[in-house]
Amino acid sequence: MLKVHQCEDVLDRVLTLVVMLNDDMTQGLGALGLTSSRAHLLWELGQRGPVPQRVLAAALKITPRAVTGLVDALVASGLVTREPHPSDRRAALVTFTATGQTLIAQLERDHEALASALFAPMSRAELDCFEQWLTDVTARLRAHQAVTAAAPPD
Amino acid sequence: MLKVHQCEDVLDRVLTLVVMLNDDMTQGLGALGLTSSRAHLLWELGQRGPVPQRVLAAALKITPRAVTGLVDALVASGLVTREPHPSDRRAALVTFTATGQTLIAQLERDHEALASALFAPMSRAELDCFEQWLTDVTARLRAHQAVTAAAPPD
DNA sequence: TATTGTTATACTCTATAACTATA
DNA sequence: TATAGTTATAGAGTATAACAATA
Repeated sequence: MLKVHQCEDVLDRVLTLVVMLNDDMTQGLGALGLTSSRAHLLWELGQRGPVPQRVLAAALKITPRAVTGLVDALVASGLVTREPHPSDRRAALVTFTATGQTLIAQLERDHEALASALFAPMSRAELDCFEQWLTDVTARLRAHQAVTAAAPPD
Repeated sequence: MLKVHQCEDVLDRVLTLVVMLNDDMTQGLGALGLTSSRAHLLWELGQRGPVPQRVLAAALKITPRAVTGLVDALVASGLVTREPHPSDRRAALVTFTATGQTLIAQLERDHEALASALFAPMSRAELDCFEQWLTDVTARLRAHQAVTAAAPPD
């Protein structure tokens, strides 16, 4: 059992890394003329192909109204279009333009490059150790959330 | 050397954990009636004691104007006050109220509780392994940032 | 009646620029 | 002249609520 201050040190180091990672990714997206939210939408679209906006709302965990705003901005940038849904005239299929295709391919290359830069040098032993840590911490975080949700704070 | 897809899997698992961690913290703050930005300001204030707003702007890496807005909101909530600076009549010292003191103490307890829940069960060996991983990845991220900043994307 | 996406409105966070009061 | 903090203005992201068109 680690002491509380040791645990807090670890948490703070993790949060520092999270901030660095976020800054790095945000800066990379900014160089491509994208905000985080718009890039996230494009990413989900890249995973799914043309989909109606409600699918993106669910994937991004935002309201349909917020999706409208993001898609409007991406249409204005020429990255996606709203195409008619073949069987549901209420819905629009958000679809990449050629420019959008090029950009999502770049995003995927950047994602690979970042992942490789960070993790390719890991040894098999390090990977095993880290994956164990990740599994343990994820499980503990889930348990912690269950506890705090059940016991309302004072 | 790990393969690219293995690296991407690790990155995605890390990012999933980051999202979970962020959701947990955001939810905890919401239960206390705080947004992330306001809580971050209170946290920095708790580390420093009464300080002028420019110190908070530097700590939070936001503009002085943005600090004005956050402090306005915290004053309206009765958590801080603007007190006159003893030697510089241009500046205001942002200072906790009694309510604010109580709240920052709660934030500190929550921080400890989260840190302990996540990391207290780690063994000495796991801690050593994880700290090595953290050091390595942080260094690689710094190197990666230096490279991408030097070579502008196509 | 339920669903898809919109218009209308509002709040939070952030930024730049111009300005006041003070140093 | 420089600094601390403000007003003014703007943009991005998000939310709820009311509504249109369609299912």
